[in-house]
This record gives sequence, structure tokens and C-alpha cells, in this order.
Amino acid sequence: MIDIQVIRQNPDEVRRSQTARGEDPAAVDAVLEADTARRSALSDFESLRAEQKNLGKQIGPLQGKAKSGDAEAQAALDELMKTASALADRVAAAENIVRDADTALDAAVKVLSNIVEEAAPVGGEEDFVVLHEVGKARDFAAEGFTPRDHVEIGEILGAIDVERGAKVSGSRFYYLTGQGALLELALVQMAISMATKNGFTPVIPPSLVKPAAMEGTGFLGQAAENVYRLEADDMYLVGTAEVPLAAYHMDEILDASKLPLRYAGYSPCFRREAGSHGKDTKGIFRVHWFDKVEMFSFCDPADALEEHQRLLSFEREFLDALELPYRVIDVATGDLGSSAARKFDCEAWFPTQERYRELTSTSNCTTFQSRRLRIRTKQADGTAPVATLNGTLVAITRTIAALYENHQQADGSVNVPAALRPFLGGIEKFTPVK
RNA sequence: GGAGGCGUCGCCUAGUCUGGUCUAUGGCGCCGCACUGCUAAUGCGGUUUGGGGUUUAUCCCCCAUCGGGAGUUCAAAUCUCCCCGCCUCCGCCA
Repeated sequence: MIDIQVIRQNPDEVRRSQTARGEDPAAVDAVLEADTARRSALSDFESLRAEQKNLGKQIGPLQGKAKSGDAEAQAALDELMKTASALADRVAAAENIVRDADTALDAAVKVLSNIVEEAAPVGGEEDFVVLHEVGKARDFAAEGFTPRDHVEIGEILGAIDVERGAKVSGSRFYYLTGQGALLELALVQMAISMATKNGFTPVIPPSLVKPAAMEGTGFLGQAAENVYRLEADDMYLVGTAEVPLAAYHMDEILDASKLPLRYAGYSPCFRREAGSHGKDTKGIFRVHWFDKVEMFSFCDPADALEEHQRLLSFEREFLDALELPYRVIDVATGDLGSSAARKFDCEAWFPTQERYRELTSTSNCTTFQSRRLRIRTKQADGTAPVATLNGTLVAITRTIAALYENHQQADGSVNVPAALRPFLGGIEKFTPVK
């Protein structure tokens, strides 16, 4: 949610942002209009309410006198009660107007996406800017063999079973078996130990949350169609640990001197993948469920840009350790989620697709989420919302796919990068089981 | 799932039966000031959150806020109903 003060004081800035995203700038005017209406409704209600309170204070003592048989007091009381009765109707009416105006303003503000950073490239999905390229794609022709895709390698290693995943759960589901299962555990351990070293508190959060948590993190807006909802219980399956991590401090006032608070959450992620039919149907690249270790920071808004760079550097540290060729892109405004002011994606090279594909992603949500979730710090003149940022450390399935494809050998085995070996009992390669 | 208890402005707590100076009591903690020759004591003041007004260094004022919502009433922390959360016991279960 954008600060209503910001919209009042600088509506042009918000219009610019909406336009950059390809969203309607007129939504800003709707907010301003609703705001004016609410203010006038509130002032009407307040004066009536004050009048009513005053009246009540006169009635109390009179009632006592009237009960003890004071006829004069009784007459005055009857008169006051008439006034009070009429006033009550007016108060109720004014209150309804305020409530409606509140609802209208709230709805109008929630339509607006976060204000994008000035530096973010403007445009659609294809208008990203490449910031870094790291590592080099292997020349498989020079090595004398054609690379196998991750599905084929997963089969050879006895690591991935998509057929039985489909039999039991449907398309876009999988089993990790044997060395595939071990690889997930190793990646998680490596990610968590790296995060801990970098000052993050490891967290295993709930992956089933109430509407308030989903709503507060902004996933019930434009992304709602990708969220699984449990109708019978009115609960949601999270699509990322970002949701329970952000909501962890919901409705809290944090100690400003303790910021930044950094958490690394390990959770399953559930995604309906509505609207991506026919896209990445092969293997485990795009699935309805996967596990992920997600970084999440609560920090002073003044430090958000710096913290964003830090999260990006941790993502890169992880990819470097896995010895994967990748690039970092600055995602264009039109391709940002509604909560993000800026987003960087790390994309690994997939030799069989001959292109870079997203592996991790980090977003600066500034105070957009914290306003909805009411997460703030105490300041001299009240409270102020904190900034929230998130970043993927490791999305297991895509990372496994990238590792298999990039580190495969002609005989179907896969080399284990040195940094990962300690988490796999020291083995140097995954060997075919068939 | 069943029975019972509880939820008050950081923490603890009074108030709820019997609706109205509740403008929510007291203690602890914290902050400020005063005083005292000393890491302390004592005294005084302040200390929920959100919104609005005024000012914009402050100060002050108004409205709402007693887990959430609905209702009764001229008037709700207080009465009624629904929901949420916590605790105890029982049942079930990994």
C-alpha cells in the first residue's frame, strides 16, 4: 500500500510510476477524490459525536435526581432525551457515511502498485537491462557430446521421477529420489549455513496462512490466480516463504536499533501456474510445488537500496559457489510485481535451451508491504513503517536442473561443485544408476 | 471434536455482576526534570495506537481505540449474539 500522504503531496510521482508499469495513472485521481470525501465525512461525524457525548454527561446526573422524585429534573430529562434521540439518528447516519468513505478510500489506494524506483528500466518483459554476466557457457561440441536436458539426466541418475509425480499428483509434480533427494537436502543445508554466516536467522515458517497474511504481502491482487486457496478452511498455501516471513512481524512495532532483521526461511512453495499452460511443460523447471530458501529483510527505509544490493550479492555468492554461468538483469517496470519498487533476477545458463532462465530474484518492496501489515518502528513523532526486501537464496528444482545441465559429463554423470561436496558426504560426482 | 476458564493503552493489574465524571486504576519498566558529593535513593511530570486540526523546533486540541465484528441503548470496557486467540481437562492423532 502506498502512503496516502505521498499521494496527496506528490501525485505526479505516483502517476509516473503507474504509467511506467503500464497501469492506469487515473487511479491516482480516484484516490485523491476518495480522500477528500473521507476527510469531510470524518469531520461531520466528529462534531456530532462530541455533541452526543456532552449530552450524555448532562443526562447522567439528571437521571439520579429524577429517580428521587425531582419533577423539575424529570421535565429537563424528558427534554434532553428527545434531543439525544434525534441526535443518535444523525450520528448513526454520519458514521455510515464515514465507513463507506473509508472503504472507498482503502479500495482506491489498494489498486495502486508500489512506486517504482527512478533507476528501474522502463518497459515490458523484454526491456530488462543486463547488469552482469558471470562464467562461461561450456562448449559441448568441443567436448565432443550433445548435452542432455535435466529430465534425461534426472532419469539416468535415478534422481527425478516426473512420471510417477504425474500419476500421483498430476502434471507439474515430481518425486526426487535417491541422489536427487540428497541433493535437495544438501542445497538447503548449504544455503542455510551460508545465510547464517551472513547474519540471517534460519526460520522454518508455516506454509499455510490466513487471508490477512496473503493480503498483506500483496499476493491477492494481480497474482491471486496463482494462489492455492483451501475453500473449507479459508486458508492459503503460500507461493513463497516471503509470505509467512513478512507476516511474522505483522502488527508489531519493532525496535529501530535492532534493524535490520534478516531471516532465511525454508519452505515449500505452491503455485497454480495459471496462464502458463504449455510453457516449460517438461521436467521440473516449472512446477506446482517446490522447496525454497528465501531471504527476507526488515530495514530502515533509508537503507533499503543498500540492503537490496546486499541481498543480490548473497544470491550471487551462492551461484558462484555452485559454479554456474549466470547473468544478472535489472527487471523492467512493466514486469515488476505490484509490491516491488525494483527487482533483480539472476538467470542461469541452460545449455539445452541455449538461453538464460530465472533461478533467483530479489525485490525491494520499500514500505509497501509493511504498511499493509502494520510493521513499523517508533519514532520521535509517532511511528514509521519499515522497508521489506526479499531474495531467493535457492529454489531447489530450478537449481537442480541448472546443476545437472551445466555440470554433466558425457557418460551421464554430473560433477558436484566443490562448495557443495561437504553437504553430500564428500562425493565428487553423481553417477548413473542405469 | 466436547466441557470449562480467560483476553483491559510495553509487562502485570483494578474496573464488568449493579451501563453514565472511565477523560480506564495501581504497580513495574522506560523517558524527562528537580534534588542529593558520588553506578543509587527520593520527589514531580510524562509514557497505547490510528486518524484529523493547528503549528511545523516544540506545544496544544478533537475523534476513535478495553481481542475482532454485529446488536440493544439517548449512552457500552460493562448487557446480548457471532467470530478469533490463549489456557486447563477429555477425545483423537504424527
